[in-house]
Amino acid sequence: MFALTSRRLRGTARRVFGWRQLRPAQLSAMKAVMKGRDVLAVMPTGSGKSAVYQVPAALLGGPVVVVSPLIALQRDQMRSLLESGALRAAAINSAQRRSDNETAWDRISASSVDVVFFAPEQLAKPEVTDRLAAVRPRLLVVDEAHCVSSWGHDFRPDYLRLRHARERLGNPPVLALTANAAAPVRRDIAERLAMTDAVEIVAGFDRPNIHLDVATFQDATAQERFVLERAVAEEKPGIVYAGTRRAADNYAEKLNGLGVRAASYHAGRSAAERGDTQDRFTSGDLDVVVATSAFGMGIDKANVRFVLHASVPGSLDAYYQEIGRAGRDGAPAGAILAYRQQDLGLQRFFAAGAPDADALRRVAKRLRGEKGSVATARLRADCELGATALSAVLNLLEEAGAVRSGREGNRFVGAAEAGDASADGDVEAAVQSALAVHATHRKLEQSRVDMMRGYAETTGCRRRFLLGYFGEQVHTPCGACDNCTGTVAEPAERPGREPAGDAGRPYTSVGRPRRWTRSRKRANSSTGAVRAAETTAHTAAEDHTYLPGVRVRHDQWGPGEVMSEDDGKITVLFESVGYRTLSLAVVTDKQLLATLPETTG
DNA sequence: CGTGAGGTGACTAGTCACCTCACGGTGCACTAGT
Repeated sequence: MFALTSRRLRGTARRVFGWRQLRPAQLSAMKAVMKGRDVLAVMPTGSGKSAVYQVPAALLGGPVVVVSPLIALQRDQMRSLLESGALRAAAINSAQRRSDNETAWDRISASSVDVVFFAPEQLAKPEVTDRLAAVRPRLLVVDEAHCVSSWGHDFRPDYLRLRHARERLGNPPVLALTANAAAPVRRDIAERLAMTDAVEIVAGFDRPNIHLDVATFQDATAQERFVLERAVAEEKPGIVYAGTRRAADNYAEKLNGLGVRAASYHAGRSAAERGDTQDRFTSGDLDVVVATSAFGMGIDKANVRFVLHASVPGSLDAYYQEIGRAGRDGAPAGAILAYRQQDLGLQRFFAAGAPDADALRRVAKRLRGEKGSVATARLRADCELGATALSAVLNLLEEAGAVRSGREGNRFVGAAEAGDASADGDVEAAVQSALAVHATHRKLEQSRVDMMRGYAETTGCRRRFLLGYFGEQVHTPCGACDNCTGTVAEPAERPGREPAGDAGRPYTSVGRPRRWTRSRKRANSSTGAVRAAETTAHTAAEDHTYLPGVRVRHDQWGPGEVMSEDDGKITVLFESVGYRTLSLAVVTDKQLLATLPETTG
């Protein structure tokens, strides 16, 4: 039966799309999709993520709903589907004329569309999901699924409400796709989308052709000079990432003065300017784009030779995402970070936002005063909140267990533990729990900044640090970072031990156990990761007590999970406080961590 | 949290030291006005 599915998928890929073969990770993901399973696929860019839903879309006999974060991205995908003629696609969004949206709806209702694109904000509207539910979508695809975790908590809260949309669509299976998601991000995605018993497919994270470099500065002027010099000297084309719009404009101007064809790209530029810059970069008209984090998603340019960070980003997730835009052609490329400790301040500031306590209180009060449910539109009007602000508030109240959202609307359920059972007491208890939930998110965000700092300041192999963060263990130095190649004072080398049968690879990695899925075996068997844990001696964790994946408990910080081991230190992701790096010697000596039995499901 | 713009006072005619304050990243959808 499996063989039959594989043959069908391969046949469709060849016949409909003209793809002569499918990669193992693609095929396993597609097979799981065809079986109606929830699937979380983490696959590098350029490995054909879109194919994972496109091939099934040709076979499922009903529309596939694709959630995509940017309208521009949706357009690109529509265009390429249109050009190939393989699938019938449509999109509904605010950038189209109303009449175009209606035409698209007509086609959807007439079952003459295979793939429909939406932003999460569209799916937050009941009128949209009701209309869509009538045609019984077969699959809900969440593209760039890391956005669920990175944007959903504050910036685009409707990402966290997609599971309600899923429910209203009749609970179709979910396929979450991303190029890059560390353990807490994967967990967040699975939880937020209410994925059950998900098949997780994680292809390897490493991009061995990208050389990792960090240059450290005390002085802002020296840092700027370095950025300009490197941007001039490096082989083109390249991307420079700046921390602010102003810095991006400033660098672009100075690079132009130095004879580099450069332009800046950020959200302060008009849509026309941004489109123009992107086109010129893609076509080779520009050597360098100097950008904020706005630039990159949907940029499919294979020959980017360097990604230079003029200022440190806020997390290794973001950093990895951004440097991943270099060297997609497989040829050597550079990831250079111009690091100054003070720059972390900006990222700490970004990670420090506080929720609107007053809005929380208004919404909690309104819901507490109602016996049944209150529709979201009604709530918006009564509490005088915009759609985004209300989504953010509802997310927090829901996560705090005080509010439940469903088909009929939103209902107050919480504050069961409130000592004071009065309405005011209930509302206040709900607000306080919601604020506590938010504080936990903040701590995680801040600890992600700390991990970024750890990368910038490590004296060990940077690739080991980076991949360890994503749950891949690297046992030998990579030989392709500044610390390994000795361009920095002390290359912290220690003898690596090559595991048997893997001499061809510069390192080995192990898929980390994932406790929120029971399909671990299947998932791991299809990863690019190499199983080597049993055969490879661990230099620091000789007793194997604190290997990555082990569940632990700290007296003060509560439960957590070991993420990585490096140089006599372990990094643990605690549920309440985020990442913490601890000295293994101290942990052992003071018995700081109790190990817990692993939980599944 | 860190930075830069702009103001103030000191002490002498324009420069310096110091202080306060505002600002800083991602996009969707929707509305009002040309």
